[in-house]
Amino acid sequence: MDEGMSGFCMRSGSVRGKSGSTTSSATGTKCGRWNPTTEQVKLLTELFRSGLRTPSTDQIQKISTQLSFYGKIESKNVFYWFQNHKARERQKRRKLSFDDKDVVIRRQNSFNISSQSLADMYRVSEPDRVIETLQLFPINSFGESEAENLRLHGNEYRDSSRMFSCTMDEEIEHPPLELRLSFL
Amino acid sequence: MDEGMSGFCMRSGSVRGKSGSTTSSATGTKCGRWNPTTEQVKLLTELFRSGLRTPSTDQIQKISTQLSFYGKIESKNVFYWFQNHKARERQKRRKLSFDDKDVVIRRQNSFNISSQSLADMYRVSEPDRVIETLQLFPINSFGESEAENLRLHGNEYRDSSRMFSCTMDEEIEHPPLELRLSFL
DNA sequence: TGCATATGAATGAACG
DNA sequence: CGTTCATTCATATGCA
Repeated sequence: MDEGMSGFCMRSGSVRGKSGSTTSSATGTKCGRWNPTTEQVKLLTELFRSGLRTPSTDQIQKISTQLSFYGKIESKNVFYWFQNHKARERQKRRKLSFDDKDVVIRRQNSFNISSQSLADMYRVSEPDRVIETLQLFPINSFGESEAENLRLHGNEYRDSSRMFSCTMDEEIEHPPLELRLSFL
Repeated sequence: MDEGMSGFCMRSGSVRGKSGSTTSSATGTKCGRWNPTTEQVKLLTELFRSGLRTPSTDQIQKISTQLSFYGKIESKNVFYWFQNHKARERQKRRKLSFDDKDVVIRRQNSFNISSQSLADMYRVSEPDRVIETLQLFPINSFGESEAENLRLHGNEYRDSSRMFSCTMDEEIEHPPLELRLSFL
């Protein structure tokens, strides 16, 4: 399919069981995917925590350039990182909600304890406004981060039963980083 | 891990129990989103490489019908495939492919992509002619060969050079396909 | 050593 | 059409 990408991670055509690929030949084709350094991750995380969710092309460029100081990195890595990070946060949240519902539905256990401890990890501190130094970002690119999914999908094709996306900013507990993100 | 319960088989009509278990049948049928077989991808890619970018409804229909030979597929899948493939090829150029390694030097003129190609990128004019050509492609045994010929008939010619991507380049090396695009 | 999990990468689907 | 979302695939990593 797409010729793109650095190496050649064949995305097996599946069908006939995707089992095919797995294991065995760890030979030759090594996809050598980007492996972020701790500094890079810290920076990216900080940016994310600060409210950046969908960096613009320019921002991606700049971030990438900056991060390249800490190690090899490409713009697409930054792009994917934010894409994944955002998606997974959403996913986790959804999963949690689901779990709650699941518990209720199954009535398995009359009280849902775990939700508390888990909620702790993702504790919603508050609308935690972005760090000062980040204000250099173009305002418009921030817009969506706050109220991004209030949309409802009602489509001709796929009627996805996405459930409630009663989201909003929930911030991961912010560690006292010394990072200054002013380079952007 | 993720339970596969997320995929719903919402095909108009019957809805199987969501239990699904996502087991792929012999034909690789799987509830949820379309998962193209390698043959399907090969054909689609070949068509794309041949210059087809925005197939008409008719063409989509035909392509879909043909591809259904290799596995479950719907017209919309073909439609989406072309849209995505086209969009991503561009996106790759415009966003993810910048390599910030040693491209510190921004020569404005030297590497300036011809305004020509840029104009092409944003051109929204007439649909591809290639389709016509492909349609008329006879069911000869000659088959595959170089689709370069076809390209000549098409107008979509904007295979501009890569920007700064150095590390992650691949080539549209046309594999010895035995594809027959004749069905169109 | 083998599985479980985290995450980079890719892509089908869909929105605006 | 450009973007964004959701899901999946593949691999690196951690753990028992």
